[in-house]
Amino acid sequence: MKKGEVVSTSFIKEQGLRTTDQRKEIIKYFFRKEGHVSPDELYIELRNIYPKIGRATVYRTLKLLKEAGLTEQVEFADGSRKFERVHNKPHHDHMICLGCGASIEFCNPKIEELQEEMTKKEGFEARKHRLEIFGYCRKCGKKGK
Amino acid sequence: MKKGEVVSTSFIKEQGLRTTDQRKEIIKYFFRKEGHVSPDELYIELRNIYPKIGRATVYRTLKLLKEAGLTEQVEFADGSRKFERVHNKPHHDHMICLGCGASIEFCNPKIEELQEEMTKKEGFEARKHRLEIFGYCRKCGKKGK
DNA sequence: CTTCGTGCAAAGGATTTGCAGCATA
DNA sequence: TATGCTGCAAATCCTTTGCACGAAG
Repeated sequence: MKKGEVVSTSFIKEQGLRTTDQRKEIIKYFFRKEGHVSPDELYIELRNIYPKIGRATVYRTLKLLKEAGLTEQVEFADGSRKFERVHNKPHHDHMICLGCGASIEFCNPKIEELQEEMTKKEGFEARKHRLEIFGYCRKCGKKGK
Repeated sequence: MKKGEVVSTSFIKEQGLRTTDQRKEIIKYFFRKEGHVSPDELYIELRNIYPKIGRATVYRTLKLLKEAGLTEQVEFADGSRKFERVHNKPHHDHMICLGCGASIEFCNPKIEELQEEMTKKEGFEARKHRLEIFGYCRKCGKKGK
């Protein structure tokens, strides 16, 4: 792997796991994607580069990433589950376009604050949260309906 | 069905569908539940009353409810999907306890407002949203970890 | 060399579908 | 009576597992 392309393969070694070509490629392709990726999408795409790669390996590697806290699983309106890169931002929420599937990230500290207020009132100890707004993005909104 | 127990079976007729015993019972049991229900949980429970009821019928009826906008599908931390009654409240969000699975509903108009602000700024036309806070409720927080 | 990771295929779990018989309108 | 709905079982879809071989440390 060239310098500057250093994606998060380091966690593999850190956990005493083996650095294989498959893992490197899966991780590379996963992080190259902007939005949400389904295991199968990733598998199909990787098969072009590694025709012999197995679906199971993709699943297994994504599981590793999840356990390492580098990805999250997100459910969609249609019931499908995809993976999404975990950013270093303290929190990031989503607007998801029902037209083109684009996902716009945003972060609003005031909303975070209000959430904290709500949980305190309930005696609820928050660990993480997820806010998704579904609708139509600028582009799709124009055509929309 | 007795008066006062009138749950939302009316939508069946309204859609030109047939009012069957199974549908009535499934809907009755579904709305009797407070929190989230998985299709299978509902099926198991109903089997006590209607030993001959089929899993498929439960799935089919829940699908009808979903199409009618009376339920929503929610994904959980463990990846399981459950159904949840749609209330008349304009919006309601959730705190979900990772300990006991309890889900506490809340509604904060200020958060709604801020969301609207965010979407406007993006030129995003919001249709619906979902906010889930995961953590530990009052009870579980004490024992927690 | 000694494991661990892979690909394959088979197994699993959840949900859907095809079909013949039965119930509702 | 004419469809629509049901229960069953088979089919699907997505994901995980068991196993023997090949690769990393």
